[in-house]
Amino acid sequence: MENKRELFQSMVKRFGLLNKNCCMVGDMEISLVQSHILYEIDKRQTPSMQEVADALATDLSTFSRQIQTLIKMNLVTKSPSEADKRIYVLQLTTEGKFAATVIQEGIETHLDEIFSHLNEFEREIVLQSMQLLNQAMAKSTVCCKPMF
Amino acid sequence: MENKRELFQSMVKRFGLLNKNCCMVGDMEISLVQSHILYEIDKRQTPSMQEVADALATDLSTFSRQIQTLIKMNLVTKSPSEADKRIYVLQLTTEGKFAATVIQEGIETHLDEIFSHLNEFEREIVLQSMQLLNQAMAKSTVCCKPMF
DNA sequence: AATTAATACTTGCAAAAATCAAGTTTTATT
DNA sequence: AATAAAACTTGATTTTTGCAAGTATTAATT
Repeated sequence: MENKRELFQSMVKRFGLLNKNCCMVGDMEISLVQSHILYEIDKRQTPSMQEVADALATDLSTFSRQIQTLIKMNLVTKSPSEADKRIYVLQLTTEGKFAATVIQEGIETHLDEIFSHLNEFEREIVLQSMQLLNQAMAKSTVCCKPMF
Repeated sequence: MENKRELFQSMVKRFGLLNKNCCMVGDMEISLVQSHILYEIDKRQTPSMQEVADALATDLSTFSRQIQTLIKMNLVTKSPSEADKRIYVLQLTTEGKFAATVIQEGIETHLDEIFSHLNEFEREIVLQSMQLLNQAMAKSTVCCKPMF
């Protein structure tokens, strides 16, 4: 098999489907993008809007509105930065942190299930390979300029 | 590193970015979804609408309109099936086939560039790993029901 | 110190995409 | 024959997205 694109595409599609309907937390419906935003905020310590928008490669205007709805949902807070008044700093609420955790656990469970179809050796090698691949992508000139 | 989700997510995001602005063929702007449709039609022999819509996990009504614009762009033809008159059969026009090829080559070039940051051994192992992973996903119960 | 330029963000508008419900035509089932 | 199901289309609505323009604040330039 020499068709890399095919490999990538079906993997990406499958991961997307896995993510798709993952995001019911209690009685709250959380969309795919929203789950990504929660994830990125959780990963960082009080990031700015820009920071997260960049990480997600989303237009800031789009992101601004997405944050607005997350605030309405009581999952995120946005407070003006002390140091620089242009900047707003994002944080998860308790509810938001909870949601992020539930989603994270759900996805990890799914991924574990997938990896359970591999033996110990394969599992190891696949994980290492993905890291290698990510590093290679990070080095690439054609790939992913707007990423950290 | 034990965070599989992180690995997947950044890989998926990067591949998405790579795909994103890949799709100028001559003076024709081809969107990401459109390139996926061309790809799926190209891969199959005269598929039905359903077949491709399923492969892309898209709603048939959305897909119907997408095909309409591809027909207007002269990239795809849609002809009624002989066997079953409910079914329409899709095919790439010469222009569509050309576009699909150009896009495919562009993406393969990008992927090759990425893989060039790995040595021969790593390259081999990464490709094999991706195949393993795809197979594991295909076996999974949680992943990807609508995929063949 | 004053202007100019740049950064961080919001809002309006318009285009693209997705979803839901209803309708048509043809084939399968009972 | 009658009913149900499948494959598709269209209409109406909503969601998502991106661009352009605007505001407020900070940094750079002269």
